[in-house]
Order: sequence, then C-alpha cells, then structure tokens
Amino acid sequence: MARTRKISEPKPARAAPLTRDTIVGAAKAVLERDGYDALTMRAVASELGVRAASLYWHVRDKDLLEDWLFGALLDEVTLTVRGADWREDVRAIARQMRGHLMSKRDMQRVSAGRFVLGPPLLRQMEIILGVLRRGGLSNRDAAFGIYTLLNYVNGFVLFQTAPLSAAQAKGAKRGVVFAGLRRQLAALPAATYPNSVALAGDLTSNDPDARFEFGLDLLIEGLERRAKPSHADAWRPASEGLNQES
Amino acid sequence: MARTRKISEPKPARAAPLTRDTIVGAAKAVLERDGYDALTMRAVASELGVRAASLYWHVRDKDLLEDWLFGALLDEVTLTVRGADWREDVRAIARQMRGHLMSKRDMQRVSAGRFVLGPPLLRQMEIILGVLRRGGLSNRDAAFGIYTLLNYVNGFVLFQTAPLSAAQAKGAKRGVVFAGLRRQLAALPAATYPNSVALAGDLTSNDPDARFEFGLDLLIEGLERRAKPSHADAWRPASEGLNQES
DNA sequence: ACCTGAACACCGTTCAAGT
DNA sequence: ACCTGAACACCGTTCAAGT
Repeated sequence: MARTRKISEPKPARAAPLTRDTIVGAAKAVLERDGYDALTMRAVASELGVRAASLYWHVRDKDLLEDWLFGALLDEVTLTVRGADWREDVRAIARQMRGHLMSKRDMQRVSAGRFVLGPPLLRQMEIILGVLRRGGLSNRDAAFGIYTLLNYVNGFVLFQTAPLSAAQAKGAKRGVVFAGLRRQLAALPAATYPNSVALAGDLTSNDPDARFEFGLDLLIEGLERRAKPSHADAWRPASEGLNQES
Repeated sequence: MARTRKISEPKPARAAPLTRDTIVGAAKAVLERDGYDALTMRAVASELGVRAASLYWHVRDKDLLEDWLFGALLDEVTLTVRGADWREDVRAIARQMRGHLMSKRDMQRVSAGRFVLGPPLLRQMEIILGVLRRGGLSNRDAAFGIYTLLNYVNGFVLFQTAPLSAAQAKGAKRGVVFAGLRRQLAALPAATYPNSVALAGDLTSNDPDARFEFGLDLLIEGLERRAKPSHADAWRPASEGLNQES
C-alpha cells in the first residue's frame, strides 16, 4: 500500500485524505492511548487533524465506527492450532483469544455485546469450527459449541476486567479490593450466610487464570463427551497441572 | 413502611423528600419505560419532580446510582430450589436468573461487567453456594463454579439481547437478521470458508433457549464430575428432551 | 467529492445561593 | 439539611457553506 504523498501540506497533521482505514487506525490509537471513555468522535477526528463533522462523510455514526474497530482489533489475533489433539487446540484457541482480549486496552468494552459477522470474525470462526468438527462434533453441537466458547471467553474477560463496583474501584488495586471483599464476607453473620462465610477465602482468591481454566475445562470436557457416537475411551481426568503452552 | 403524607403540596410531582429508595425506584421506572439509553440523571430527577442537581446530595455519581439499581433489580428475583437433585436445582437457578434478566428491560446492560457484592447478590450467592456444596463440590470448585455460572448466564443474555451489529439491527427483527446472516454465510466461497458454509444453517438457527441449555448442560455435567470423590454412578446422558419446569 | 463552521439538543457534574 | 439556578465542559449529529 505505497501511497504517493504531496510534500507541500499546510497542516502537518493532515497528510492523506480520510479513508475507512485511516479512521479505524485513529480510533485504535485513541483507544489504546486514552481508553474507551475517551473514544469520542472529536478525539478520533483530532487524531487525524480534522474536525468531527468530517468523519460523517465516511461513516454513518459512532456505532458503525465501533463495529469497524471491533473487526480491526479482532483481526490482530492469529489463532494457531497444532492439528493433533483437538481438545488441546480448543484450549489453545480460548487462551489466545483471552490473551488478545486482555492485551488491547478496553477491547472487551468494544466487544461487549457486539457480534459483527465480517471477514475478521469469519476467519476465526472458520478455524474454530474446523477444530470442533475435526473432533467429531455434530453440526448442531459445533455451532452451539462455538457460540458457547466465544460467549465464555468474552464474558469472562468482561467480568474479570470490569470495575467490581463504583464504590470500590475508584483507583483501588484489584488485590486490595479482593482483600476487602474477603473481610466483608468473613464478617457476615454466619447464621444467615453460612456458605459465604465458609467460602470467603475461596471466593476472593483472585486467581483469574485458574478460574478461567476451570470453566474452560468444564466446556471442553462437555464437548468431548458429545464428540463421536458415544464412547469416551480416551478420557483424561482433569488434574491440577494443566498442560501449558506459550 | 407507611409514610405520613402532607396533603398541601405546591407541585403535584413532588410528594416526599428524596431518599435512596425513591431515587432507585425512579431509575427503575425510567429504565423500564424508556430503556437504558434514556437513563440519565435528568430523567431520573424529572421522574421525581426535581432537578438533576438535587440528586447529587443523595448519591455520589451516576455510576453509584447504577450500582444501587443493579442491586434493586437483582433483589426482585427469588431463586427457588427443590432441595432434591442438586443438578436440577442448578439448572433451575440458571433458568430463573436468565428469565429474570430478560424480563427486565435492558437489565443486562446495567449488569454487564457489574459485580456489586451487596445484600442482594449475597442472598443469591448464598443459595447457589448451598446447592453446589450440597452436591459435594469442594470449596474451591464451589467458588469457581458459582463464578462460572453467573458469568455464563450474564454473558449469554448480554450476547443474546445485544444488537448483532450497528449495520444490521437498526430496527430489524431478529428473525430476518438471522435469515440474512444465513444467506451471507451460505454465499461465502466454500474453498476458503468450508465450515462456515457447511454450518450456515446451524449457525443461524436462532433458538436461544436450546443454545442456553446446551452450554448449561456442559457446565452442569462438568460440575457433577467434580462432585464427590470420583465415581459417576448416577450418570444420566444428556438427551434431547430436557426436563421442563415452570 | 470532501471538509469546515456553526449550531442543535443533549450529557454528567459542580457550586454558590436559596430555604 | 436539602434543593435550585446557572453554569462548565463536554457529547453525537446535522447541515448549509465552502473548495
């Protein structure tokens, strides 16, 4: 994409005419630098050396721009599968998606409740569906399975990264918030909240990785059970030591 | 909570002094009548016959008001369990939560990424934890399990009710959106998207109830596997006909 | 065809001032 | 103690007007 560039530009900020790509790029830059709350049409325009009104020649409204942004962010993850054990591939895909979702600032807030079936999502779905079908899932189970997986990863990251409440997370570190919650739970009247008091420690352990793997294990085991006609000969019990891969 | 009421009021809208309860009640009314996008401080104040600035004497900011609203909405569901088969109870609880989440307009947008550990959530967690522990889950598994369940239900409803994209859901019925997606998938080049083309029908079947039960089955089966020492004698294969209950 | 100026109809929030 | 008036610093979006 080499682009001829005129040298004499009055404003240094304005370089090339606006395109969908440059606009999405500016939105990405604003999101990464200033966060979702600062992602305004005026900020995106300013990033391009342009006024907000100019954007509306190229994009219908902000919601559509966020759809584009969603696609662009999604396109930056490349799902890699080994092609050997399909359950390992499902696990690797889920981890890669979660890792990507957490590496891009506020991406989960762009993704929340957004399901734009464009080329970026299609490319990924194609890969995931391939793994599930290779595992021997029926068409229906593969379709339901991919939604469940996408749903799980997105929902997990959304709840993992969200402020735990307006009251607490005013700049408080997540560790101290959990410590506070633990004290709060432990101090409850044990007569009316016996379970919450007993599990105060377990409920506030704050190890999101282990919790992610726990739910992921449930899903993968369930999918495995539905794979192939009936048998579950190669069953491998879920152990503490999960197979790591980078 | 009988409240003495002075009869002579200059403004008919203003009846009683503002309290946390009346403010939350007004927010609930606005949300139910006009939806989340219309839930502004000015609208809540107007519902009370008061100006927006007045609210700030009683609540720090809008985010905290939404925390309160979240609690109030959550408090309106009463989880009922039978106490017989714990897996049935888990299923019933998940269904009740989903039903409640969908019955209150835009509640999932208030709940998304919000986890306010106040009395309303504590009451429900206490019930769910009781069921999981009765099923024989370890403390750790019960804690992880309840997060996974809450996460699943909230994430599912969020993705189920969210507009499928800015491009599509401009007033379009969900059925026709899915039909459009089906055609879009089926029309893809089968060489590069073999799985998406083959599963075009299954991916766009639009039966959220069945999809919800599918994922729920995966979770419940996985929890069951972790219950008690090791055996899975009373295993009941997941059949098409799921046990219904109102 | 593409961008600007200026405006419209809003927001959340603050704060002196009223009672 | 509790509420109002008025403002501040923003929003997304529209549209005539410029080039």
